[in-house]
Amino acid sequence: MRSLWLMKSEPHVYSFEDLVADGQTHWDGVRNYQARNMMRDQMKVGDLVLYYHSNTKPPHVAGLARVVREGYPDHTALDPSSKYFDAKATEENPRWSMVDLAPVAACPDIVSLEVIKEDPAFEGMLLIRRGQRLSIQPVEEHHFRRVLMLAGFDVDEMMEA
DNA sequence: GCCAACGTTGGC
DNA sequence: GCCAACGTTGGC
Repeated sequence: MRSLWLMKSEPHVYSFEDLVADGQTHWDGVRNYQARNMMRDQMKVGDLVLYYHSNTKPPHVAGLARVVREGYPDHTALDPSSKYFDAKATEENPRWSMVDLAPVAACPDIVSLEVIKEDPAFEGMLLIRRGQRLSIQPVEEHHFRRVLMLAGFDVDEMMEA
């Protein structure tokens, strides 16, 4: 059973366009246990991901991506020269995990946070829950499909991707 | 730049 | 185990 996700990235750090240019990336630098646990334990190859641009105007879903490698150690935690270095991480217990992502398609139309907030169909979505800051979130299928629809995708075609 | 909401750290 | 202090997220 495939799961559906939303992952946040600040576009000035790493945008969906960057992902398209790179073809694939490892989602390093996550230093939150809840988010780590989802990558380590739940995300599977083939899971679809809404790629969300945070800290930009307006905040928005920019594209659709796919998990292409399941959870494995985030090596940046062991690298003293990395800004994600964690002194408590070791080879035996790397502490942090990451997955690999590849782009599926850029949204024909971006879907802004404002639109999501104003649409009653998104009631209950984690993204718009007060105080919710997780950079990786599970997304219910009806919410996921509606984002794809608002983005101008052929929903069924994308869900097959 | 502000600040609310959280998560983490570390002294006790 | 408590909780104050501090750091981060991320919309506004």
